[in-house]
Amino acid sequence: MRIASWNVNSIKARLGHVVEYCKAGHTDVLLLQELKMMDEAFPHDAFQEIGWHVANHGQKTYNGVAILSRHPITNCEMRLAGDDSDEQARFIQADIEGVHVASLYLPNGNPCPGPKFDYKLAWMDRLDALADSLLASEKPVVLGGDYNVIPQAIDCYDEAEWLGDALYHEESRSRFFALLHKGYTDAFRAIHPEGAHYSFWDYQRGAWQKNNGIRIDHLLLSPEAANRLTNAGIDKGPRGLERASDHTPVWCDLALP
DNA sequence: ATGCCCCCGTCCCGGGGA
Repeated sequence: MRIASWNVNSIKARLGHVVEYCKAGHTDVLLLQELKMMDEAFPHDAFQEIGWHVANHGQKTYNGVAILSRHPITNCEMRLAGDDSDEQARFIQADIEGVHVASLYLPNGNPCPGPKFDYKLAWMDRLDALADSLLASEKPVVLGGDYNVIPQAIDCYDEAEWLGDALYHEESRSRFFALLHKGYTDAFRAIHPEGAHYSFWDYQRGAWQKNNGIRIDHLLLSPEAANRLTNAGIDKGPRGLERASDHTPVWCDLALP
């Protein structure tokens, strides 16, 4: 089973790309972020027509996450526990074919320091607590999404550009690595130890043409999922399309149990 | 230099993204 994650930067602007991606057979499950659309407006018909299942959690203008799947989606839950006052649609989780999958859109956190950075770190602490409880479940778990974290210097084109930025801040990276240290596997890094592979290229300054990118979209696997990991990659194709998202899909393959 | 590009809303600017 292939599971991919893609920050589409508006599902309205990217609907054609996303439907084509599903139809083309590139993946079995597609985790989406930055829908920028209220649930009532979600284009369910477009996915029903191609036989895909959808679970979505959106809000007006900002954020918004979804799980698309060619297999049925069960036990769906929105919201990340730990802060009942958090109204931002950044998290959805469900079970698909015995695998627990989550689509998450971690806060950007800039400017840092500041309240947005504090929110990012608090959000990561809430994710850490969820990661603990999911580990205890001993189920295969895939926590996928836009983490807005550059894990290492090899995950960006030019480290100097990111020093002091919330995406590369020690407080952000240490929380990301805490997830790895407790037993989660960065699927892409496990298959590709070398650097200079990116999942985001800024619209500005010809970043895509110059390959001035960063790797901030990740699929973290629990041990039960990592045991089934056979391959992982970044699909750069969609970034080169007309009216592309600034992110491109990252994916991993899990063998049948 | 907080801009350069892109998306949203009720909309020809400002906020947010990363």
